[in-house]
Amino acid sequence: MFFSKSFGYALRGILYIALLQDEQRKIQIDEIAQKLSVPRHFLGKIMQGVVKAGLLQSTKGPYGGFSMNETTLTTPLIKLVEITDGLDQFNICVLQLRNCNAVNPCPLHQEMEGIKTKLLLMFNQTTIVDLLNDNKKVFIKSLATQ
Amino acid sequence: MFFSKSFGYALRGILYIALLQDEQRKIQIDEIAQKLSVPRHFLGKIMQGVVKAGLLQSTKGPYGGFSMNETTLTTPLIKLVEITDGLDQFNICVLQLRNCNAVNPCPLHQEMEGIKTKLLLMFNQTTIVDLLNDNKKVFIKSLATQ
DNA sequence: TGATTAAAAGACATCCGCATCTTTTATGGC
DNA sequence: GCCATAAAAGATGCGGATGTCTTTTAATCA
Ligand code: FES
Ligand code: FES
Repeated sequence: MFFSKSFGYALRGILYIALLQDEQRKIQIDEIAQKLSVPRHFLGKIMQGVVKAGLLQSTKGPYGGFSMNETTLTTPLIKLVEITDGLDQFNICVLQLRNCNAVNPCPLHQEMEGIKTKLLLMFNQTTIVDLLNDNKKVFIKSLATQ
Repeated sequence: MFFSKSFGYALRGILYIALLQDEQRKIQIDEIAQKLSVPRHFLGKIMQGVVKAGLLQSTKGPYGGFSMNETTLTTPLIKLVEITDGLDQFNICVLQLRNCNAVNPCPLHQEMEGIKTKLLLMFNQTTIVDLLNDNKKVFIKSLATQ
């Protein structure tokens, strides 16, 4: 609901990496894809975009893989939406009128705006670290599509 | 945002027909598509589905076209979503996990559920007639994509 | 019945999200 | 420098949403 598979896969990938980061090793795309039960090459593409946007670090070659950087944990979810889906979607009228704004609102504009605002507020305030909890083993397992 | 073009076009089509219904004539797809600035044949397909679902009436031949029936005005918007987009989307986990429910909730489940509930409540309670107002001329004009 | 009109139905075309596979580039160890 | 490893990058395929065009079916009127 609301967002693409790319967004869901990317978030789970980041969470998986964050949960294992204390092991002081790079996490490889093969491992992530397998543990999350997500298509490997497709996840590769997605993580590539996340790295390019600066949310994660990656290195090629032996012992290479993905790892967090100083910004990863404090990144708000809306930033990830921007990377995977873009933010244009938040300005589309539910009636598909050209302009969605309060000046020429469609009959549903105000109600939709209320819901949109609530969603945006939550995605602006919630960061990666907010989604992590102590029960890591269970949580990692639960990240798999299963 | 949230819904397909089909949903937006269908809703505008229905609203246009409803606004002109007092003229006691059938409204043709050509006129609707032109007034809404929406692709004619594509709108035809969409309206076909709306008729098949029983939300509107249509007749072929001279003086034929689309018209309301006794259920049109009191139809809740969620019914139209069901016709154009389906309701499956409301059961998809934002992390793309297989099952979205309170038993095995993902870290975002509860927050998403709150927003989803608000949206569903609004779409269940709002009917076509709720979207019509007195300023018809302005409103009809505003239905065009423009 | 025959002509006209307008929706229904179906055949295509296009684009994008999703996915797979292959080739290239960068890194580390020897 | 050479080899092995792993991400980056590119080519290709599939399916569904979107959009166009043509053919068929049904209704009205003369
Ligand atoms: S104008 Fe339609 S949702 Fe904003
Ligand atoms: S379990 Fe993820 S949104 Fe419900």
